[in-house]
Amino acid sequence: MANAFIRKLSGFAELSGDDVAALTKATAFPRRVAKKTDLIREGDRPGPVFVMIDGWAIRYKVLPNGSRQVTAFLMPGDCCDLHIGMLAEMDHSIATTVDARVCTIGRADMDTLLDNHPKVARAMYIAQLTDEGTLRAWITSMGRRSSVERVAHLMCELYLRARNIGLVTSREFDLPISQIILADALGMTPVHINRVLKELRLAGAMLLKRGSLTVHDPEKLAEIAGFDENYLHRKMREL
Amino acid sequence: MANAFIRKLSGFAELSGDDVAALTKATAFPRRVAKKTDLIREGDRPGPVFVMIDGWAIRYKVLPNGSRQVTAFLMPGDCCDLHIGMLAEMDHSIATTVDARVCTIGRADMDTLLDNHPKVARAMYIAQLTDEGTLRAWITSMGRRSSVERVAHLMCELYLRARNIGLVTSREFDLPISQIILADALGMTPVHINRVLKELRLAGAMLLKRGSLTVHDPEKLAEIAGFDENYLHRKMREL
DNA sequence: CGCTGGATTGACTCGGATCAAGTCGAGTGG
DNA sequence: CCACTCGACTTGATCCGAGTCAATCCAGCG
Repeated sequence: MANAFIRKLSGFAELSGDDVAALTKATAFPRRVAKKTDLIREGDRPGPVFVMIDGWAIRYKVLPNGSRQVTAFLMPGDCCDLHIGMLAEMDHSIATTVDARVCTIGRADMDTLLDNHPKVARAMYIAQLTDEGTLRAWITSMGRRSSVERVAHLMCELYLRARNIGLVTSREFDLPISQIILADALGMTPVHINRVLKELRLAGAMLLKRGSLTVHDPEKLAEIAGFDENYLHRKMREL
Repeated sequence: MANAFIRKLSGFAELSGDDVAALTKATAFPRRVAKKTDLIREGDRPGPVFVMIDGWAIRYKVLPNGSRQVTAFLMPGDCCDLHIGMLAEMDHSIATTVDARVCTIGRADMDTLLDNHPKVARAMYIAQLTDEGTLRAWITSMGRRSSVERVAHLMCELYLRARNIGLVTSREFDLPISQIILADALGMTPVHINRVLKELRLAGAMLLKRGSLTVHDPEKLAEIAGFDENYLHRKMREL
């Protein structure tokens, strides 16, 4: 069975057996990383591209006053920016939230991969545009949605992304994200996140318990969120 | 005198005379666009890449309930995503805020440019990573900064970006952005934006009047904002 | 078995939204 | 050249969603 990275890219372009073989080779030797470990820190000089094979991570920034803002969730299959190596230094940090397995792909290998496998390159570029669309959707949530809508919107997104790579079984999937992280992601306090989760639970929409999310009523959740999945770019462009 | 696009890219990589000539050729024939005109709309199928030569534009999304969120300001020299053409449809709209001049670069021309001018390609990729860093800084502002800090932070960013392409004269530059747009950008109401601008004015930090911004005291403004310019990636990577 | 980090709930406060009433200024047409 | 208009800006009064503070509970784990 292909790993999450390959499953994800397959959703963005039709990969040949050869493409899949090259990707399998590039991600053959993941390393283990303990939970709450920084994969890279703000100010570091970027190294190779890395890919989450297993487990979750967050991108985050820390402000002078010590507060933290999470700007993205990386689930299995997600990777950092393709051209990260061109930067002099990182403008944010990335840390695992659980024990994880991560692959690194060196600059040279990545170039070879992109040059020899146009379908793979295409899929990766679409993945990157999707990440950018996700950032814009995030800003939209922060600026113009109420706290309930905001939480519901994020949960909708994570649910769909997890489903797209086959992580959801009977409306449930692993979501190793504490309420504290959620608060730092949505610009709220842990206390208020807790109340909102209770509200969504009582509405019969979803249930987040330690380490996993169950979406009892996807339609209701999407309606509460005002969710439009267009920014996830699952629709293919006919060439 | 080189146009804003070339001035901006020169800040990200050392372009040769040949590189500049190719860019000049590619952006030789801008077209005029009236103010408040959509350059592209959410749901549209993307066309060629386009570049702002003169004038300002905003990226924005509109929610089901009619409210609007601005997710980026495009100033002269800025462009849309390089790989926009791979998407089946746009996930946001882009509109001018003033009369502007805009260039389009067709897919084939763009490919030629990127293949034959690695320095240009490098500069464009760094520009794109900077745009992404800007989105993350934006999220951080929305989530974890007070309204005064938020406004100050945005003004700092715009001031620096404008200065980097030579638009600032004696701490002043054209900023054709209404308080309403500002409100939609920062997730606030126009009323509150107005009060915050007054506060920053009385603090002697800056003055925003119809169409232009004067930063009387850049240090003070940066201090209020808790501004760190690292995400604008002006520092070059020694190869 | 106690320690620690996360989850939960209640009481109180406050930043920014909302509502409402102007004012100002750039066009536009008579 | 002046009156009219419309969009943007300004200011005050009031309200409410979410933050803050403070206990308490709970589960996993060394």
